[in-house]
Amino acid sequence: METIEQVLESKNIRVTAMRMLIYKFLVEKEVAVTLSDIENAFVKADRTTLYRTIKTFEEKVIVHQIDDGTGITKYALCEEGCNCDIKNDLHLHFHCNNCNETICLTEHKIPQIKVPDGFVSENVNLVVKGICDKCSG
Amino acid sequence: METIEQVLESKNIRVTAMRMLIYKFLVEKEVAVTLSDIENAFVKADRTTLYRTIKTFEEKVIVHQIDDGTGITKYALCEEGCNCDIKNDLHLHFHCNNCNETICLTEHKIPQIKVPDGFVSENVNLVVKGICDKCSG
DNA sequence: TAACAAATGCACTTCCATTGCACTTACTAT
DNA sequence: ATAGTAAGTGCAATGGAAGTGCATTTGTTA
Repeated sequence: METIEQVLESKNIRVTAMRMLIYKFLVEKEVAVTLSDIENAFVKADRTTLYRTIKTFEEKVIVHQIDDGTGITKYALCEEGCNCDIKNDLHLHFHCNNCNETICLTEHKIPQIKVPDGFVSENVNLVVKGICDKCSG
Repeated sequence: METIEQVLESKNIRVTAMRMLIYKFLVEKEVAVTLSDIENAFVKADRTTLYRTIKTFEEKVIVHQIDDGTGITKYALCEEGCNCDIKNDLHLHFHCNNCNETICLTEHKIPQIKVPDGFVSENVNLVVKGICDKCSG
């Protein structure tokens, strides 16, 4: 089991207290979070720091951005060996219309989508909306 | 060939000069447009009017909203007999990373997506990103 | 044509995303 | 160890898009 420090270092991210806390927060959360979620969890920290931290994590492919159609971008941890930036290796996301939470369905790969001649598909964003397991139970 | 008036009337939308112009604009554009696009095309009209007009069109299922991941909602005309509000009848959208335009691929239906047990799929947002036919040529 | 309903225009407000700059903290090379 | 540099953090402010309240105008109907 890697420590948080090791995770950050292996991705060439400088280790700071703030970054470790935010990483820990993301690990504990099982759903995608908004910047506001992080803000509420760390009221003592500045919004900008949180914003830039998440941007750094994004660049270094520790988290990926999710656009679930709520208009607010969310973030979630990448899986081990996640290739968020490589086409056709993206998983889909599920957005619950009831609890408003968004989760990664990492085991569900996106099917190949055919596009017309002349179009080149580079990547695919797929969000399924409905009722999640917790809300439908 | 229906006139614009007839189209609007058939959808129970009051015919006004502004609405006819905006409808005409949407017909002529072959890609999804943002509110700003409409704004730039009708500088003399007020933003609110354009905003509410498009909202009216949306309610009456003349246009549908597209979330292509740019963060700005776009709008495009619905096809004849479009069932934008009915699940599983949605077409997919293609967003060009080069020219930044988004088009409807109406003939391409979204494949059935399997979700885990306990999850209920209500609808699906699928955006393919890449290079469009104009830009790849 | 009077009366009512809907459409339009103006002025705000809110919310999220983003940036500039000053200050502080952490790494690096002597 | 320590000075110097690069990166991280905090504060303040900006910008863009979305949305709302209210007064005015336009259109429909009795």
